[in-house]
Amino acid sequence: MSQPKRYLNIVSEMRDMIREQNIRPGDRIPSERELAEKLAVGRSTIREALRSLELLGLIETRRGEGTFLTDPRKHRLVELLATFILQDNKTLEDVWETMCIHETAAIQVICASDASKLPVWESLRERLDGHEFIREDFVRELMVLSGNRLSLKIWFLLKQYGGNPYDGEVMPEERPLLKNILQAIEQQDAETAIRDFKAWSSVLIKGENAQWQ
Amino acid sequence: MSQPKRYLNIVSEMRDMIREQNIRPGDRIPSERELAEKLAVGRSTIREALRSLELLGLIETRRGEGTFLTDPRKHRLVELLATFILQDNKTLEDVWETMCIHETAAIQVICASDASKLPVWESLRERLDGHEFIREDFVRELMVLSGNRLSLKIWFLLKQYGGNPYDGEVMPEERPLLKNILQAIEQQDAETAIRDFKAWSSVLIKGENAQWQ
DNA sequence: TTTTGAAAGTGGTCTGACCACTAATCTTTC
DNA sequence: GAAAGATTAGTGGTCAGACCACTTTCAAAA
Repeated sequence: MSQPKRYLNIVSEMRDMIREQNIRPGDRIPSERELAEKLAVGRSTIREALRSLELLGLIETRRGEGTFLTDPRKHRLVELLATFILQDNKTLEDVWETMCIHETAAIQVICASDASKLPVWESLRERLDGHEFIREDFVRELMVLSGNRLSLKIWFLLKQYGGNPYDGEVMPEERPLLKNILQAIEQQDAETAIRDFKAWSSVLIKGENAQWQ
Repeated sequence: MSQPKRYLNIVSEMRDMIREQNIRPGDRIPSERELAEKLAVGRSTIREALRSLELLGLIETRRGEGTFLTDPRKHRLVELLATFILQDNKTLEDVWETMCIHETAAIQVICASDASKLPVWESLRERLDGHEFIREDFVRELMVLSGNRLSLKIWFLLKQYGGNPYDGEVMPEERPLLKNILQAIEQQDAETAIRDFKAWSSVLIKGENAQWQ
């Protein structure tokens, strides 16, 4: 390509502009006509760049109002990545195993960090005893507290695709196991926490929890 | 939105057209002017749809020649989202940490399986002594041998996004560490293998390997 | 036969013009 | 003065036409 595509430059320049001017999600970005003048290109070129970003879910356009930056949590990352990562007939085992990889890594990180001393564990214990405590909340809390947002995103994606093994409420029979996990985390005993966690999740994954449901 | 976006319809209609006419990767699709006439819309509308598909890597346009369907395996969604989502340093750390999560999990699985007895380790050791052995080959071999294709795929994508920490050749100084890892794997000593692996990779990630390069 | 170059066709870009819609402003009315 | 309505400016959505840069094709010239 002797001359690089103009609209690709626009995409990069807009990314820089968003960063420099500290435009936050939900904020309005300059109008197409303004951008065209500022970047010294035709409006149609601006539009080609914008439509690409819109299809990616990075921006949102509203006729009569303007163009807005999308909340990063609403990006189509999940759906689009899914079409790439999970395009082949992936066995569910791989999905679950990969989820487990991220979950145990999260526990490992938490046990090795100050997060193990947070009061959140005590409150989790209390919520556990209450009714209507969803299994997924427990695991998600672990993923969030590990502090790795990317890992969390991947975990969400896998959960969405692979069918959520943590669907449903925590049954009374599960509580002792979960409390053991919490205790081990507070004691920064990663080995025990992971062992108990795997024991709990493997029952859920193998569907041996019919008795609980 | 009272009226749905036109260019989104174009995207769907083109997908249908591609399927109906059995257009395969590498084939040429009708010109912009033809599409505009056939779908009864302006050429600029066609272009907005095409640019979206091009940015996703679904089609490839060559000035003077035409527009062509691309190999599905060459999609570039990943790099794009990366430039928007993974801009700050924190996320870059997350990428490396997440890569490490998958790598150590791979070692763990290998040590616990029959893969630890494969002759591939001996051949790896030999290639290690030869010249021009790329670091990435070593890690990729681990990922492949773990047998989790999904984890492997995620690892590939992360490597692509976050800048490859395993770029470059293995330096003579690194060989003892790598051989230790191999030996530990063959002895199914996951703990030692992971510890040595983390020692090796952390040096690479922190850029403390300037001495080696 | 080989070479050349003109022509046709393609994507790349710009301009200007409408349309549909929204939100702010102004005007009218009570 | 306040509320309701009408106006207006600004926005994205779309179209038509015009060039440009480039590639391929093919007929004319050597």
